[in-house]
Amino acid sequence: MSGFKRVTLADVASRVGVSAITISRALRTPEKVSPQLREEIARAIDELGYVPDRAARALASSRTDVIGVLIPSVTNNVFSEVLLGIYTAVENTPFDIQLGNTRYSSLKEEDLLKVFLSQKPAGLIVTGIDQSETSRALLKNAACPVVQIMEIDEDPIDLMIGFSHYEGARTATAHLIEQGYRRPGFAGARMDPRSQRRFRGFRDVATEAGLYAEERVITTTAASSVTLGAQLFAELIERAPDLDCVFCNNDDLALGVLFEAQRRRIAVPGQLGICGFNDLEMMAAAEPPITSIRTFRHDMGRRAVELLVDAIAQGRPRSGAVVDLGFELRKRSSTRSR
Amino acid sequence: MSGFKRVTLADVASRVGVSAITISRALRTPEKVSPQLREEIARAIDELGYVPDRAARALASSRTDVIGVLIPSVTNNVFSEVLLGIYTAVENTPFDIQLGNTRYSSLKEEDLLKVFLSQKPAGLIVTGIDQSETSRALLKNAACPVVQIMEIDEDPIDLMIGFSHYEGARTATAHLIEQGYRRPGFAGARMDPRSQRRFRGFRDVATEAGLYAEERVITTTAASSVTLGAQLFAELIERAPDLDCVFCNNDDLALGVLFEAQRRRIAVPGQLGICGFNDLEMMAAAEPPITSIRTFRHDMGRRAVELLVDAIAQGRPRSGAVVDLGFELRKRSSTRSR
DNA sequence: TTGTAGGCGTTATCAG
DNA sequence: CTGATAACGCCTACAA
Repeated sequence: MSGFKRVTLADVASRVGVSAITISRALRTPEKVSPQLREEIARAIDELGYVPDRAARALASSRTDVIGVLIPSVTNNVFSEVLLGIYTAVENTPFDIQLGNTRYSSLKEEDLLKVFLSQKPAGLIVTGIDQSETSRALLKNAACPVVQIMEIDEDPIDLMIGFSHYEGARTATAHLIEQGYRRPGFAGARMDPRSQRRFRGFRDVATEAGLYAEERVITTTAASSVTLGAQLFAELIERAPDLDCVFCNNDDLALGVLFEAQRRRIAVPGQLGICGFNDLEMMAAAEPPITSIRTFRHDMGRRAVELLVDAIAQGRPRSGAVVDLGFELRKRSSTRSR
Repeated sequence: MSGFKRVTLADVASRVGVSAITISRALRTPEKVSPQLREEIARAIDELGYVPDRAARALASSRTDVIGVLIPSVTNNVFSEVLLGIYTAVENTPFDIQLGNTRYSSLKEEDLLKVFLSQKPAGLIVTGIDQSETSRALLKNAACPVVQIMEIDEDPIDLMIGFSHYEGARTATAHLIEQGYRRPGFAGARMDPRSQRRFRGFRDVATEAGLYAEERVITTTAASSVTLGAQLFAELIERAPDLDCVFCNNDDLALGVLFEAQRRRIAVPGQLGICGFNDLEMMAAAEPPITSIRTFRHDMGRRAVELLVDAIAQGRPRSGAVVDLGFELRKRSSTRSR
C-alpha cells in the first residue's frame, strides 16, 4: 500500500487518453468539459483511487482551501460550541479548518495571523474586535475575506457576526432589578474585552437605577470556572453581606455561586438572585434552574462559515456586512424574588 | 502589502550572494552551514521578511509539518482538554495541528483518515482502539508514526497513551460498594466503545458482589448532558425506587443526577450516592462535591505529541510503546453513606 | 561546506 | 472544448 507511487493527474489522463489539464478541469470546472468525457474521467478517478495533491495545487494556484480560525480558548465551552458550528458548516464545502489558539493574547494572535497568512488561506475567522494595530492592518490587507465573530460594532474589518455583550448585560441587569432585587452585585472572571463590555452593561444599568455599589463588584483575570465562581461569591458576600443578587460574567461562575450559596444555606432565589451569561445547557438543568442570557454560538460558527464561503465564491473581499445574532433573556427560577 | 511578490529562497540567496539551497540548509540543517554565513543569512531573512512556503516544501519533499488529530467530538469537555494539551505541546515544535471531528462514527473517521493521509502528515493522533478494519490497515501502513489516545490495550497500531476505562469503572464501583451502598445503579449516555467498557467494569464488580440488577441500569445513545443526567435519573428512580447509588458514565450525567435528586428531596449522599467519571473541574465545586474518577486529559494530549515528535525525529515508525497514564479515585462527599 | 540540475503534481496562459 | 508549455518555491541527488 505505502511505497506505491502516488496516483497523479497524469496517470488518470493517460488512462482516459486525454491530457492532464483536462482532468484538472473536469475536477474544478466540470462545465468546461464535455459530459461524456466527464463521466469517463469520473470512472477513471474512481478506479485508480486518485486523490488530488493539495500541496501541488496550492503551489500552482497560490491559493488553498484552508479557512483559518483564531479563537482565544479551546476549552471554554462557549468557543467549543462556536467551533462545532464551524466544523459542521465546513463539512459540505471543499474547505478545511486550520485552528489557532490565541490564549486571549493579541500578541499571540498576531503571530498566528502571520503564519496563517503566509499559507494564503481562502478565508479567515477571528474572534472579537480587539485586534492589535498590526493585526488589524494585516487583516485589512489580507487577500481573502475575513469574518470577525462574537461581537458587533460599526467598524468591521470585513464581515462580522455576533451580538452586543454590552446590551446583553444591560438586559440581564435590568431583569434583576425588575424582579425586585435592590443590591445587585457583579462577579467577573478572565475580564477580556468582552467581559469588560458586559461589566459596563451591568454598571450602567445599575447606576441609572441608583443601585450601583463598587463593593458589590468582584473581578479577576483568572480563567473562569465553577470553583472560581464559588470562591468569588464567598469573598463577595463577606465583603458585602447585604448583596441580594449577582450577575455573573458567565455560566461557570453562576453555577459556582449557586453551589456556594447552597453551602452557606442562602436561599436562591429568595435571599439571592443569580443570573449567568451564555445559557450553557446545564443552566436549565440546575436546581433551581438558573436565569441566563442565551447566545447563539452554534449558529454563529455556522453562519460565519457561510458568510465566508459566499464571499470567497463571489471573490468579493471587504463587504462590511454586520450580522447581529442578538441574544435572549432566559428567565428561570434563580431570579424570582417575589 | 498584498500584491507584492512573495519573498522566496532565491531572493534571500541573491541578497546574501549564495545559492538558494544554502539558505534552505541554513534553515533546516544549520549545522551544515558555516556559522558566519548562517548569521548573514539569518539577518537577510529578517530584513526581507522571508516566510517559507509550506506548499512548496511539501511538494518538493513529500512531507509536511502537519500532525493530524482525529477526535470524536469538539464540544465534549473531555476531548477539549486533551486538545488543549495537544495545542500546548505543539507550540514549541515546528508542527501544525489538523483537526478532524469524527462525531463518533468510524465511517467518518475512515473518510477523514484518507483525506489526512493524502496530505502526507508528519504524524497522526487518533482516538481509541475501535477503528474500522480499513482504518486500521491504513494506519498500519501509514508512512508516519501514529498515536492512539484515550485507551490502552495489548495491540497498539504504533504508539498508544491512555488508561483503562474498564479498570476505572471497576474502581468506582468497588468504592460505592465499600461505602456501604447495596443497590448500585448505572447511568450511561452516548455508549461509545469507551462507555461500554466502563459499563462492563461496573457490571462485573457489581455482579461479583452479588449486587447487580438490570433494572438499575439505564443507558442511551444520546449525547451526554446535565439535562440528560437528570432525565435518566428520573426514569431510573421510578423504575427502581430501591436504588441507593448511581455510577455515571461521566460527570455531566452525575451533575444532572445530583440536581434531579435535589429536586426530589433525595438526600445525597445519605439516600443516594453519586459517582461520576473524568473528574471535570466542577465536580469538586458542587454541593455536595461529587466523587469521580480523575483522568489526565491534558497530560494525555501533551504526551501524545511528545511521543509523536520523538518518533518523527528518530524516523522510527511502529514502536509499539504503550503508556498507561492511569486514573485516580477522588472520594468526595457524594459517596459517604456512613 | 557549497553548488547544479532536475523534478514534485498542479494550474495559468495561450493556442488550436 | 481540449492541449502544449511553462511556471509555482522548494528539496533530493549528485558533484565539486
